[in-house]
Amino acid sequence: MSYRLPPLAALRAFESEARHLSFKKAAEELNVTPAAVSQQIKALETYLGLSLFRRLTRALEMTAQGRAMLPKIREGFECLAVAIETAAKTCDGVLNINAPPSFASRWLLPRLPGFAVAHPEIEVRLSSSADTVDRRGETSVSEDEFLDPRSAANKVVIRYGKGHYPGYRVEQILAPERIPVCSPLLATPQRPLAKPADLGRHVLIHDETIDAEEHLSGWAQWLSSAGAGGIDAERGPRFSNAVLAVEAALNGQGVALALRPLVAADIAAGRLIVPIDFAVPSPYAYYLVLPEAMARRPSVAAFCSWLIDEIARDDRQTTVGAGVKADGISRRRTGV
Amino acid sequence: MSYRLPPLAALRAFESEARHLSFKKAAEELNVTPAAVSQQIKALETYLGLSLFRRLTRALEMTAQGRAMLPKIREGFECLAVAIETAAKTCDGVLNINAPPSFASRWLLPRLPGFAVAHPEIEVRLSSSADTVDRRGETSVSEDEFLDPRSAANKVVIRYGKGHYPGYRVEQILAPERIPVCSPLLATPQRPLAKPADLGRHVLIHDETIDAEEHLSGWAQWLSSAGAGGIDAERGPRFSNAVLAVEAALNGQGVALALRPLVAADIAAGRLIVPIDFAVPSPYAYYLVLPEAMARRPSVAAFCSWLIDEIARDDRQTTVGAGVKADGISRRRTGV
DNA sequence: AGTGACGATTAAGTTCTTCTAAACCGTCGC
DNA sequence: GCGACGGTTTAGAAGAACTTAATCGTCACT
Repeated sequence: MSYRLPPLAALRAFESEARHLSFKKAAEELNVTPAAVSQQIKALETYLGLSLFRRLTRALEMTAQGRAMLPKIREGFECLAVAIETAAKTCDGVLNINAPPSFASRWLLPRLPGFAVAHPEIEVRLSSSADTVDRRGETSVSEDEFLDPRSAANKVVIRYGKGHYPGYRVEQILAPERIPVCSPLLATPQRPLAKPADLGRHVLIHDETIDAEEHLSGWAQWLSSAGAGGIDAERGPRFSNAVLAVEAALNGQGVALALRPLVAADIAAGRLIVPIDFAVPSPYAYYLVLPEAMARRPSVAAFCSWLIDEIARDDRQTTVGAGVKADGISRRRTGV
Repeated sequence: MSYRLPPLAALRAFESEARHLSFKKAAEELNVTPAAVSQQIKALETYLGLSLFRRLTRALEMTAQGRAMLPKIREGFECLAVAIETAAKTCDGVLNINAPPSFASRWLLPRLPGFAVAHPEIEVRLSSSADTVDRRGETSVSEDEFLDPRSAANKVVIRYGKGHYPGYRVEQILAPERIPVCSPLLATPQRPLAKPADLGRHVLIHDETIDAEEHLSGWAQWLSSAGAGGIDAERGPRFSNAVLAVEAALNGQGVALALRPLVAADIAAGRLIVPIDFAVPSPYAYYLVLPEAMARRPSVAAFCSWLIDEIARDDRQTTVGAGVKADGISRRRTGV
């Protein structure tokens, strides 16, 4: 049947070009350079043995042949798009979300009711899988059984890593900083906690999720950035999970290094404080990962835009935090 | 509109696979390895976020989603194929053929009436352009103004070269040998012409078309292959065109080195003889070159199959020639 | 059961297509 | 005339696709 198809990429270029009657605009739409479009069109003309555009000085003009084939090409692409839509549509209704436990419980879960109110028609199923950075921080998400195509459903995953998930649509949603947090009761006149050096006399709580993936442990990094060189960064209790580390801090068991967005609510509520306002950026970030074709499903699109809005709202509130960070840097200087 | 299309190559693989329900057979149809198909399908499944085939042990089974999208995909490809057809159809009726002068006049022209009889509805226009080997024997045919897409017409060109014409459909039609030919009156008892060494006392006619493109001139090559080392290969008249060289030979002006198919008729008619039956293969061949989309136009297809049939008929007649060639090799041994 | 055949998959390496960058060309407007 | 603009061309770089070869899992045959 279709064992002899035209060069499809070139047809796509042709269609775009025909709409704009401009190589430059078509190139923009296709996210390539005009040179690339020019070559595609030329290849198509060679394939057909006839010219599709008459190159005038300022504008382009389609030839009769070009005009003749355009409608069927549009129809063809339309069919293909519909086909994709058809397949994806079979699994609408519920929305499966998978996220690392820390993000799920400390960030997403508290906000989900808001989404449910905005979209009562969508049934959300939230799951969380191991709270690890993707292996080496850059591998694909393909061994991720949650995204396994065999389970046909609308699905979205949130991952903490370097954002390299080939074949999927990837959107960075948070580039978190790490800040020290502890119970407001931890610091006492006897054991103050105001400058990095003070940490030497406090318990450091470790989150092994972060530590495992880097040459330098989280506290070692923070301490060296903060200029507190003399402190043993490795002592203290270790937890295999960020949630546990934060909870230990809430309990007054020491000072934990936490991703700011995951503890923002606790800080606002006064359950946690930031004893030393110095932040180090995390080498990883949170990414929203989903199959390309899912991006246009209504429930998925709704969730994605809701999520992005929520993040934006957070950012607006944390704009204060930017000032805090600058402050932190000056403290660092005095602290050294 | 179509700014977000699925991976089209993968869709094509899917369509083929769905028809055969086998990676192996689909791979054969697409002229790739099963591994390639497997990867394409997997990419499509990742894109969609759902699986298209259930991999059973011996057979494949389509999933509901796969079955759902198949008809529209077929329809889409069908549309695209029709679009191509539509454009190509605008220039039906006449058939433009372009060939090197030597091939056009000595091989094609005498046979064209046969084609006209078989296809009276097709109006043929034959032209010939410079009788040169394509630059360096391997460049593209794109600077060939005859194939320029700007002239919208059914067109086919025949070229003598190495068969490298990217973007076009290429079919080798003749891989000619070069043989010495001369007038039957040339050899006399005083100046015999039976073994390679005898050529030392005869005029060598040169065709510069061939010579220009090779490190060794045609006669130099032939003489060294035939084992006649002591003869000056460069003396004698030179012609810029194979037709002129052959005509000089017909006139009894000397011995020319000619492509066998171009002089076969003259030999059969006794106007030329092959004094020494030793042939060397030409490093180039005749190729039929045409735009991919033209291959399915009725008039073009008719001409191509007629041409191929004619060649095949020649070959059958020249099967005698193969024996002659073996004979030539034995003569070579005696000749040295 | 064990073994071999077969088809599908995976990983790694290579090839080849496709894109970009940078120069060029021709036309228009100033 | 000169610069701006859009399209084309070229070589080279980046990336995608394919191939090879090894592996897996199931079936058929002994």
